[in-house]
Amino acid sequence: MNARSIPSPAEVFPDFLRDDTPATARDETRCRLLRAAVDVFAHHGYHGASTREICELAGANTAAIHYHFRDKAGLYRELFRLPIEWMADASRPMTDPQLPLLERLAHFYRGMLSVLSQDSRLRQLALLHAREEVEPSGVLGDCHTQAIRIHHDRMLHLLLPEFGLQAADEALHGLAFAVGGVALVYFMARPAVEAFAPGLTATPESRELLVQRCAIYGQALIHAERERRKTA
Amino acid sequence: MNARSIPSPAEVFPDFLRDDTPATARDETRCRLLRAAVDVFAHHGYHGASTREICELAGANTAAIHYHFRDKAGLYRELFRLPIEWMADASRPMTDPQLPLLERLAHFYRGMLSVLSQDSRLRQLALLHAREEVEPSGVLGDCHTQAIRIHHDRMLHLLLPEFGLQAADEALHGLAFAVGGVALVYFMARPAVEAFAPGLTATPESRELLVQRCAIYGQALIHAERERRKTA
DNA sequence: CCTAATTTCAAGCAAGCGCTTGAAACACGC
DNA sequence: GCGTGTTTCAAGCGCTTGCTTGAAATTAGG
Repeated sequence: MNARSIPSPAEVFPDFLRDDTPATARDETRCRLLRAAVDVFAHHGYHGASTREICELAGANTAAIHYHFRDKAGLYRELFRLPIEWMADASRPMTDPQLPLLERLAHFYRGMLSVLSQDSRLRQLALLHAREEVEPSGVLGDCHTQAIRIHHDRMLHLLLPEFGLQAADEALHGLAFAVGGVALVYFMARPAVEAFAPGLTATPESRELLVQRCAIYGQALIHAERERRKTA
Repeated sequence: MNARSIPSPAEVFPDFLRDDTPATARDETRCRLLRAAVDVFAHHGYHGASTREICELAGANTAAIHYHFRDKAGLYRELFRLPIEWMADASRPMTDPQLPLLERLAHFYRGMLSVLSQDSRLRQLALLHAREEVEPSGVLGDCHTQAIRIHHDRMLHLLLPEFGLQAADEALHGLAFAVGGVALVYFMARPAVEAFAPGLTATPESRELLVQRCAIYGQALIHAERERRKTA
């Protein structure tokens, strides 16, 4: 919960995701394998991906996977092993209790949507997490739910003072899911979104407008839940 | 858009999903294969599932798949081929324009959540659609987005009169996604939901309470968007 | 009851899979 | 320059995959 306890991406960002790591380090077989693995796993899923395709893309021998990561599952697990907080880093500003509610919500949604919008390896890693949620490969435990847990906990942390609560009851969990769900659809149903309303997420400007609207919606949900508690 | 144009499940429900089809028809190899395929595909995904496991579960020979459906992809496609409206049938009452808004929203959410809650083959088929959205197998075209399209169109149909619009602009699409997203998380992130707040969807009673709260939330989103349009 | 069409079966093929092996290429301290 | 430990390589092993085959079993019509 303490924002300072979460290291910034600049400090600990995994080498294989950074494009500004020294070329010497980036060219190491292990690093090339990790980068290629993100691409191939994100494209075909765990079962659909083949180690041969990964190695071909990485320009490495198939034996390299088993030298560096023991096996295919070990390589896959390595993509999820490193602290997941990085992926939620873009939404860290929402934890600042000084900011007004609407602004904190905007930070929350901007964090979710910014990871998706950019065509980076980080986005593909986020998609991998989404896939694991819907279709667990089985080689991970339930560690992938930590990614959602972080967002969920931050949202609870934001909501609790709004309702004067010390601990979350079930309805508050439901509210947190609802607030997150407002933008989750852009994660989970991207093909549908781009098919029905491609303009929504096309440009950075339209995405920022979307963030602003989502923040208004989130605020409306909180107010509605407050009204519901008053009358109940 | 016309509710009457959508046949009811009782008329056209696919044989392989019904438990009350004549035993003679249900025991046919083709039907047993389809039923087994739903289970195995829903459990392992398209790539992770093997035709041998499907046939073993169906008590059929592996050649039966290729006699009845040509190949694995043909069997998979058959699960998605039949009219998808059935899956949205539970939420059809929301199309009744006579009902008050809150009630129509409740029908919408009840439809989404009821499919998930029951431990039926229909639920697994719904999960298959969700998987295709996040991790397209590649053997289908984009036909699986029709399932979401139906819900989306119905929601637009409900929203348009609320804003006095003839056609949906982009912000209205965004609102439709947001309204749907309030409950989408229970589809797409079931493991997380059950890990963080298992009581939310445990019993029919708690699910109905969830539906009621979602309806209130959806109404709040609509009111918020109306306010936003006024001031903008 | 024979015939012909339909459906099911055991067996196996070619291809791709994850993974292993033993040797070659490399890096580096002395 | 040599010896040692690390990393990469070509080749291929055993296995599972989706799919095929030709024959046996089953069904239906006259």
